[in-house]
Amino acid sequence: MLSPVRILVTSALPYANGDIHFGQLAGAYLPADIYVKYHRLKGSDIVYICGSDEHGVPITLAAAKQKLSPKDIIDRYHNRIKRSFEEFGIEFDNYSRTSLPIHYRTAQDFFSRVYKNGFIKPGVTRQLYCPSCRMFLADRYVEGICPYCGSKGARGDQCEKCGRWIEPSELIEPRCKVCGAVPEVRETRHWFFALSQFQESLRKWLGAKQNWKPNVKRFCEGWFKKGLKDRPITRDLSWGVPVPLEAAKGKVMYVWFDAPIGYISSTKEWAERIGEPDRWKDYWLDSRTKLVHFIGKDNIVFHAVVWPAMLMAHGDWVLPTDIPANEFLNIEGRKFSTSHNRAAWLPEYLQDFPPDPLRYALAVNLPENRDVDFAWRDFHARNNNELADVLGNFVNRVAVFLKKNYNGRVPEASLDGGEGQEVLEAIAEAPGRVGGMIDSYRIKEAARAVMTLPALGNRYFDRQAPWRSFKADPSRCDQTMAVCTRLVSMLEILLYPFLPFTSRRIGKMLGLGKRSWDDAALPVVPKELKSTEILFEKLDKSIIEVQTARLRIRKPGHVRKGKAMISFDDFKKLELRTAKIVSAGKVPGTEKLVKMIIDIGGEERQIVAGIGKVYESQELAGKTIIVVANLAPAKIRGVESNGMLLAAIDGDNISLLTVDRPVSAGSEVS
RNA sequence: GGCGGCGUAGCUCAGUUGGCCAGAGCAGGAGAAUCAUAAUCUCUGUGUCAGGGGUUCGACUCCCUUCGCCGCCA
Repeated sequence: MLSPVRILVTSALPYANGDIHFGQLAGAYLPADIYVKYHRLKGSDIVYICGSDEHGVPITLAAAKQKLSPKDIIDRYHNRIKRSFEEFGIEFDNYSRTSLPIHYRTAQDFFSRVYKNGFIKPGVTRQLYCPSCRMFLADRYVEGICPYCGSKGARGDQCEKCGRWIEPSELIEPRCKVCGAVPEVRETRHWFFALSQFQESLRKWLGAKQNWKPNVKRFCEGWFKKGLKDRPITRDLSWGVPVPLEAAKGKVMYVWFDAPIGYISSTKEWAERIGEPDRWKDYWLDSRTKLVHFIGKDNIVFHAVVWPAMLMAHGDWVLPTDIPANEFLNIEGRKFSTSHNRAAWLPEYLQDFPPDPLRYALAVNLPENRDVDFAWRDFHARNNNELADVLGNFVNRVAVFLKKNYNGRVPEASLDGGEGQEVLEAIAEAPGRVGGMIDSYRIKEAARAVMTLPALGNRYFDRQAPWRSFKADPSRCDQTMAVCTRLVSMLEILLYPFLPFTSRRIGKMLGLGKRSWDDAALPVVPKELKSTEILFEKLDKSIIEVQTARLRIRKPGHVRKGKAMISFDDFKKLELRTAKIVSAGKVPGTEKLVKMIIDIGGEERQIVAGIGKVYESQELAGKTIIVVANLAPAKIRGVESNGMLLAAIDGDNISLLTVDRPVSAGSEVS
């Protein structure tokens, strides 16, 4: 294979409204990082680019709901995402963000150029407008009743209940999601990208991609069959890249248009950072560049159809060479769902475990050909059985054996003849073979192939039984250990793309300095070992249950499904007070209802609560509880109730809220 | 409803353009060894390759169909 002059690798820009989860890692980041690390060891001219995608309606909506600015939201998540990537060992050459001036300029120049080339045309559309917010409402800014299934709270783009796509104007009883006002239909002008004009060139271009994954090609064929339609690329929002046209004042680019341009602006930022501001052109303007986009399958259309069309419309720039799109990762047998918070999050993982076990568990089971399942049970087994027992133990037994019997020195021995031949041959051919796999995006196969080597080492070690030959046949023992050390030495290199942290630790033991991928075929061996250390801690079985249980817990920072966000003013309407239960007794003829006289500070009143199944009347008297004091009175089973007590309800298990330290009855709660 | 995908050992997954007895890891069973993180090594699978039909000398691999799951679109 003729190797390209330069390689430019991108991973999908993560959306800056949440943390990174395992599904994204497996889809777009880990495979790309492995590919890039391999090429860096190969000495390829390669640049790895990414950044946060910081525009779009979900961000403005989240901001409006939390009474924050979009900037607050994106700053928070940009930094979290960036940090967790770093800790996980994902090494971008540049991690940018689409809210930077350099991106605005790049995106606007791009737009202007495509406009000048005649591929952007205005058109009039009818959209919902909120008179009280005085703005046009993007689809997700509208909420109403789904016209198909009649469920409430359907968004303007999709109904969560029945999953159907909706036009905002179809919604019954539409409401502005920000202020609740009823929007009206107004006409507005938008600009459309002439995607339809590129159908034939795209089809030809894609048709020539012989080695692309069939799923990517088939997916695009489906789109061609239906015929590509022009797409609006402007929106009536204030958050986004302003459209550089006089006639489009106040409008911004649709996020899907500006986001991929982020690949270019991030490359520019990188070039500036390394002090060679024109360097980005070597990659984007030279047809000998191999441009590789790592994405998940949800992004196929944009990267394989829309984005190439944009690049064609612009004219100057290289088109994607490869788009190794991955399928989805499921978790414990079901789909990831960020909106339902059914996901395993990277920052949380990193609080509990080192990066490499996850890198390994994901790499060895990447969704390259189909959806694949991540299970904590599997993670646990991979860590203990494969990393710790096979790899870690092999390195450790070699190191310890040398320490004990050779005082840490590596014996010099002729490697010819002898039974080490099989091992030496495996070492010699592995780098080329594994490299070939990585180069053709068979990362999973490559990861498994590498892990075959320490297993081979264990077999060899066992057969040679150096603990016996050490006395009986020292020269043979010398040879065995020399061969084993050589294998460890090669592992430092071959492991690096997959397990960079482990690789570095092996590197510290060997102290051989920087080596290339090709050095692994005939790896040098040090005179002696520096430190030795255990590479992998075994994990207790209990982590399986603990981590699996986490899937069901809602984490802070994520919008709860269910009740809408309320303002502080809403909250202030509640009058919560502590109260002392003076006396309590069952409401006659009921099982659950308890009638209580409570003291809320100089005033006694009667309340009724449905806690009779869990609390005996006798134990209630004397307790300090929390009540809603200004709840309108109600009659329950004919008994008057002047307030409501607060309790945590966990199925049948009910627990009264009480105070942590003694306070006087009637104290305000806020 | 239309288009597309998936369904391979108990579990998680490989199976290149159809061709030697359908594979790997884990789990399970038996044994060996004891240098090593009680870590290793060896041996061990009668799986209707979802069901049915067809093409072919020959199909997990191609075609049709049924069932189950999923995605995109309407």
